[in-house]
Amino acid sequence: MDAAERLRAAGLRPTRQRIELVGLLFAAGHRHMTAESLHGEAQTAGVQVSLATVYNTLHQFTAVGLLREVVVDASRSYFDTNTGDHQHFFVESDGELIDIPGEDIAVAGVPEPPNGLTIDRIDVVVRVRRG
Amino acid sequence: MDAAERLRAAGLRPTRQRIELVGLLFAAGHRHMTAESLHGEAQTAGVQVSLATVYNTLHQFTAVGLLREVVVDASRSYFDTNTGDHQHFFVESDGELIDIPGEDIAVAGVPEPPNGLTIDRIDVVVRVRRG
DNA sequence: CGCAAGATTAGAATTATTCTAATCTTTATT
DNA sequence: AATAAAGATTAGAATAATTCTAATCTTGCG
Repeated sequence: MDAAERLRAAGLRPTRQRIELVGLLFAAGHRHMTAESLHGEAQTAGVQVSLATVYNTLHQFTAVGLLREVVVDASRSYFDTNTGDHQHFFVESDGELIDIPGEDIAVAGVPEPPNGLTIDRIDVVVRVRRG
Repeated sequence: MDAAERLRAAGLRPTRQRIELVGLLFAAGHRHMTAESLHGEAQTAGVQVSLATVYNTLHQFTAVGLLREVVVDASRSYFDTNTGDHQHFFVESDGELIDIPGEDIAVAGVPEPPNGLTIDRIDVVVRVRRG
């Protein structure tokens, strides 16, 4: 499935900008990135796309399930091409994320949510430091 | 222990702004707040303090262990007066945090971190929605 | 008390992100 | 195949959240 097909399958128009971003995002194995870092890669690759469009695209891709947003740092949004069940190590000092397979890790003892609330997802962030 | 003593014990000068913020923060039971919401409360209470100082103060209090920062939303920082071992439900639709006692919840199967990395803390966020 | 050293405050600046008017795609119609 | 209307998309401008730094306070010493 090429980039344009992948986009159409997700209900998004295959524009030049998106096709090129899909190329960068899903070329090789799974990746973690920020809007800023992906925009930087695009520039290096000679791809004409604004930072605003990178933001829009990352959020659209997240909405249709092509990406997952990972909240680990209050000052920056991370995105992950691995949308399957898994969790993360986060190396705060260098802003690096490392996957933890979902079958390794288990959360037990989550209480029933109050009122009429339903569990959507459980996120585990293992904060690590060098040394 | 009054506000000024509490600050001195933490190695911070008991300025008017900090004393008043401590009053708002630790008056009654545990609380969750953002810089914006605490600043709003201060204004309502007639306390003269800038939003920048609220930010500075929340971060200083976090650094000395009077508060804990809770990362659940990429666009806003939350702070918690409960610094003990516990986790959170997060109601994304209304930006509300609800504590989960640390003795209820358990994370099993966390792999050894790669390289020379050491685990600092494990954060669990149970994302919930109405309905 | 007066002063130097260092801590603190808050206006200004910055950074990350979102909004919206202009532009591009698509689809329907011929 | 060409055209047009509807709606989606892009990116410059605007905004929101947060940080920086010069001016101002506190503290402790003589």
